[in-house]
Amino acid sequence: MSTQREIARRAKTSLKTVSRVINRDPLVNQATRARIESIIAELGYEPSQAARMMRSQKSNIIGFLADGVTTTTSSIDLVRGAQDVAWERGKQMMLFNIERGASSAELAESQLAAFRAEAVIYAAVFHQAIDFASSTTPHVLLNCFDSESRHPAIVPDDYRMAYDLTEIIFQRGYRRPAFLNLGSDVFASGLRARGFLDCAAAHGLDLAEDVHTAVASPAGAPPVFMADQILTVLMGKEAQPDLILCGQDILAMDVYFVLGQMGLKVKEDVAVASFDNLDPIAELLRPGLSTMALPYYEMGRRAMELAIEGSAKTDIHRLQGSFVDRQSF
Amino acid sequence: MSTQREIARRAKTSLKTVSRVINRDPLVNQATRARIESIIAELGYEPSQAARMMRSQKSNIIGFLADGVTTTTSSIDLVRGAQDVAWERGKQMMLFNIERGASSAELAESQLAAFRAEAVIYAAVFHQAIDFASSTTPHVLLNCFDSESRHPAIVPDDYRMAYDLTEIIFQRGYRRPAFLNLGSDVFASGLRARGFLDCAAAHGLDLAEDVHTAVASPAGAPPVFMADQILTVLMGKEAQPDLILCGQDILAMDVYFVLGQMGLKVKEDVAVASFDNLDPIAELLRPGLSTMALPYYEMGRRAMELAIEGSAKTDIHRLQGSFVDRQSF
DNA sequence: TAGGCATTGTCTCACGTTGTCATAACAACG
DNA sequence: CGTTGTTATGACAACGTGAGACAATGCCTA
Repeated sequence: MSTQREIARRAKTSLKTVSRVINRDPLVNQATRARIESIIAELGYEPSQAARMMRSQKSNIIGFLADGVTTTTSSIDLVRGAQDVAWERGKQMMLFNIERGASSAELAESQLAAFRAEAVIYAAVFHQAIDFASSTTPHVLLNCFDSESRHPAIVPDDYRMAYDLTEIIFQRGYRRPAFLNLGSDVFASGLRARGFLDCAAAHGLDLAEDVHTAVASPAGAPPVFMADQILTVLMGKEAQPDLILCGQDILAMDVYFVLGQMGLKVKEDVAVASFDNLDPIAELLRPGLSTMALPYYEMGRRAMELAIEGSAKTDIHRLQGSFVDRQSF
Repeated sequence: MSTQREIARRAKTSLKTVSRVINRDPLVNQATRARIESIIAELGYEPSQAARMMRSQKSNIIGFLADGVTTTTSSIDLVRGAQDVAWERGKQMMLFNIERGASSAELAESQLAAFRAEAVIYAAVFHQAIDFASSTTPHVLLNCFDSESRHPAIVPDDYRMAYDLTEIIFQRGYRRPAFLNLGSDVFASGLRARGFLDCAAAHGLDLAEDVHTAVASPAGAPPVFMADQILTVLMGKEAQPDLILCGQDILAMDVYFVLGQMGLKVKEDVAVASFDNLDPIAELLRPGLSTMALPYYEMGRRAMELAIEGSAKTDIHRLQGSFVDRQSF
């Protein structure tokens, strides 16, 4: 790749004039500008970011630490949202797949320090509380929050999403929903249980007995669904549930099959609702899964906006989900 | 962030000695080295990549242009594989989500030129032929290939994968498989049809009538599965197929539901096989989907290896899949 | 005492870019 | 005519790092 010096030589002009053309300084004669621009186009020249970073002491780089995120289909939208904003604002996003606590996390942080990243977004797979030490570069937490709130955080409003979804369920006439919740290691599960129960209480019902933990996450192993056992018990009762609310779409998928094996039809015999709107599963299930979409894309955007604008506040930003209505209840 | 000058000041030593410590020059006294290193640790100093890039005229950056890839769950492994290798070799990977032909593609290429990327990997969603102009920086094509082979390419060996999978199908005693293939816009579909037919021919069967296009990709819209219509016809015939081979796992998922609605049980009444091993669908389907896993992770790795090593050859590298046996046939 | 070696320092340059300041040519004005 | 302002251009330094050439210091050994 050539340099401004080379261009100046060819255009028989000074280095500075080339620089002016590139930086759109109006103080350049039309003819000179045209001449220089044609040489630039001819050479396919691009100004060196490295040199610009040196000179300006600004990197325009935002780091994105994805803690297992890109291996998990549900949250690629976090990355997409963040990248779209970075793009719009002329920033460069650097993505790292890491495992928290492992050496990959440290290495990524030092790489980002070496590039003089202006901010870092740390994204977790599941909504959770983490203990995140402060650092010289500002950090924004995504889909998680610092237990001592030293950093701004973007999380889904799980309480509200559960409340709203439950409200829709009641509005449609269901009265005996059972909630197959996520494991208690996921922070969202507690919030959702409260949202579910509060909404039920507002309708004069106590459903405390109807919340079940349906997902176990053994260390180092894939999560295990317990839909099978739970549904066997529930559907054997006299007062069968009329709707199964699932903590995530892949659990709902499992529920579809378990119900099928029991000879029960989704919606006709028992309705199903869920959280995630996971592409392509929610769409592909038959009947299509009516589910509360998590605002991952928007969360990614907001995180990047905060990272770029450098909010000094350490607020927790809770984003709303949106209900995607299909045919499962 | 501090500089080497600052460290030298604090350590009451010269700039040169600090530089020697950082660049592991052995000609430094143990005590001095320890003193300087402790100051480096204390300040959390990292040498500026920008300055290093300037000085060394090496960026250590490899670009990764993901043409819709990160929005598609099946091929995140391409990214993971590439990033793991970059990581291992001390390179920095820069990821861009682009749309080919759109301005995003041009912008990404100029960003990469600005960072003086040493090579660029271009990854496509589906195995396809594309017309890719040559450029100053070397490009490696991933999951696609240049119609004029000006660049090395990494693709899955679709012919072989189809042949091998069909062989397993015959070995297990199936004799009337029907192939619900991908659309003809996907290069893989032709290769797989040939692999399927060649293997059948080796077993003395002509199955040309049993290959069906089951996926339509209208421009700008999500793909449409035609499993419904095709299966209605096929299963109504006298000579019903004994196995449905699907072009991808999400099509297989659709097939599961269509069969269910017809009152047919997967494996008992009709077996199902597929390509992809898409997480988490293949695992979650009941019965678990036996499928030919595409070697995406390994492809990502190989692409990055080629990008780093700078192979001058423009070969097409075909990688083998591996059969994941579950319970669907 | 001289020579050898280990350690550290000084000085200089180069990488590509851009901000500051200076210079040149020329027009407008009193 | 001299002064001021405008437009166009150029010279130079500095960002942080790394490397070469070479000198200086101190300690050890012959």
